Amino acid sequence: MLNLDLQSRIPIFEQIKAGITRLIYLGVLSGDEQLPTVRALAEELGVNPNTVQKAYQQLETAGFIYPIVGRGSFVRCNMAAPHDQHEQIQEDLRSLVRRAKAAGFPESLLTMVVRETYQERGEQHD
Amino acid sequence: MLNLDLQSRIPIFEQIKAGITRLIYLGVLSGDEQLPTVRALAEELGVNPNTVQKAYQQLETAGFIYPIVGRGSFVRCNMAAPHDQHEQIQEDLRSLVRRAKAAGFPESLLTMVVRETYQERGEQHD
DNA sequence: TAAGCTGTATGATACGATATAATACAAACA
DNA sequence: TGTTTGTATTATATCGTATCATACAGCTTA
Repeated sequence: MLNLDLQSRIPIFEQIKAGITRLIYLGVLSGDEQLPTVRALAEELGVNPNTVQKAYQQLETAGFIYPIVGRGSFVRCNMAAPHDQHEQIQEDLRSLVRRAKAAGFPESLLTMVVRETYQERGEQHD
Repeated sequence: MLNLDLQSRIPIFEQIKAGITRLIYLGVLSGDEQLPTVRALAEELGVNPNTVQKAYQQLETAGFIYPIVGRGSFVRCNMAAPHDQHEQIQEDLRSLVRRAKAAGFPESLLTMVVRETYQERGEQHD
């Protein structure tokens, strides 16, 4: 379902968060669709259940999913609609990153610009 | 010279690296121009000299600067030329990030796409 | 009702990265 | 000669991440 990079400096729970978010945005996960169980996903990914739970908890806080004790976790309806805009943005971003890389831009600088720009006017989302 | 976010999850030495890199790309630092001393920058930023040295060392490995013992650290000539392309890319990226943010894209997803795309064909730079 | 699943919570532990502190040394320079 | 430079080393502290083990309450189903 998701593919992790265990060697990456980016925390596993962050990768899970981003992965789930992406699946939602791409429409792979629809509204009210059930996500893998905390334990199930943990086993599938080969990580600790607590790690998955941390990701799920933050996804809930961010409003992407909602949990039902004894049932499972589900995708929030209003988040599920896969806007065309989103795919377009992802494609634009990929294209831009490739251009930047070709121009010799270091990845760290790209990340820095993304972070700075995103946080220009206070925080939002995760 | 640089402004750090000590609360950020991004390591200080990474922020220094990205900051110096940016100054080089923007043309603020020209070829063969001397950088602040390891100790001087450390004091200015209020961090440990070892932290600055770690950043400088990685910048040297990446080919952005070169050191001379007893003299100081300097900007590599071939890196100094501030291509118009670079400013354009930065501006494009900023614009795209603002668009993504407005569309509700979480920052972590943007970062993920940047990372994935950048590393598509093996590594380069830092 | 009983069993098994769910999310949730907690405490202990381990590990690595980061950052600091305190030195030390060789090279360059005034 | 004395100061400044980059560089290196060792020790220490801290924090985030992740694991392991365990437990509890709510839901579902047999």
